Amino acid sequence: MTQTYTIGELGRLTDTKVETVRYYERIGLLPHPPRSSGNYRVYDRAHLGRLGFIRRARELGFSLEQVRELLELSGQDAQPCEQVDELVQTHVTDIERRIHDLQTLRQELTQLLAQCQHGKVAECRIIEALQPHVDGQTAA
Amino acid sequence: MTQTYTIGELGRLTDTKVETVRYYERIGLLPHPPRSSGNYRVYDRAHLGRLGFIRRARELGFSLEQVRELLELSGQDAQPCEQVDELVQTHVTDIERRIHDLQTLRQELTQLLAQCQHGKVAECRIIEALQPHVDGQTAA
DNA sequence: CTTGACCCTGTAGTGACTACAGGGTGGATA
DNA sequence: TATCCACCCTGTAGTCACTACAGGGTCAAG
Ligand SMILES: [Zn+2]
Ligand SMILES: [Zn+2]
Ligand SMILES: [Zn+2]
Ligand SMILES: [Zn+2]
Repeated sequence: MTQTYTIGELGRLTDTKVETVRYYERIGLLPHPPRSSGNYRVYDRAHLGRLGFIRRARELGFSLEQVRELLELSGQDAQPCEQVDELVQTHVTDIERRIHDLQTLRQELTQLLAQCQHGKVAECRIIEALQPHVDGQTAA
Repeated sequence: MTQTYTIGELGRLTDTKVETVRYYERIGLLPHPPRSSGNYRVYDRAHLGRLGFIRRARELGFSLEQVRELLELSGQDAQPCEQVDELVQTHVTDIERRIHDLQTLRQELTQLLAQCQHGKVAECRIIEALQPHVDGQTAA
């Protein structure tokens, strides 16, 4: 009637390594499930749903702390979703900052690559850009 | 004549925490410097240059393993800079992949935010998108 | 001679897993 | 029934690049 799953089945259904499922339990993201006579974890559909939630949130780049909050909020059906939106907006802003940082980096690196004349290492613009500025100060 | 630095001075000059300098030494990125009578590390301009190189490379997003290779390559003045370029190109490709992934993420999240009607959590599109698909399967 | 800024070593914590080692369980097969 | 093998269990340690102590020692100024 009420379907149950072993940890391996749960893992297969949510694309999660068994070790990761146990890790989520250890840090309190998943509840301790009941155990079988042989001490195996016995999961039900509620566990499956919760783990699915966690994994989708992770795929969307939320941290486990944020996942924890989202799980908490998702239980408060009758509350306005303001806090959810706020959390997501924060995450989007963070992602945008990271995109920006990476684009800056990419720009710098491609410029260096473009300046390289493909000669000896001694003249390579890339190595040069990493070397300390040797201007002045040879003697104190 | 030949200027020396304490670890703290080196840190200040390269914007590196003292612990981080020691860490670099521990993992073999920086050589063990000579010690003073009081067992203090005594650095010279070569150390300063090397640490500067490491820090600039880190700012450009290279991993410590890549930094290690870059340091190695930078010593081979007479060799062609092919391997340097290759390493940098690999890094750029990696950055581009990360940018792409983040842009996809951003797209997904902003779409969810746009769909939210700001009602109760129970109807929130974001929470919905994270919940498991409840289609069918209510009974086996 | 005491203060306080600096230095030393060694260990443990971060995030989010992942990878064992060393065992126990459960169902199918010979 | 014995044996096999896939699966499960716990506990610990490794990853990356630091960072943060705790518990001391050193050194120059006042
Ligand atoms: Zn080149
Ligand atoms: Zn080059
Ligand atoms: Zn809303
Ligand atoms: Zn909403």
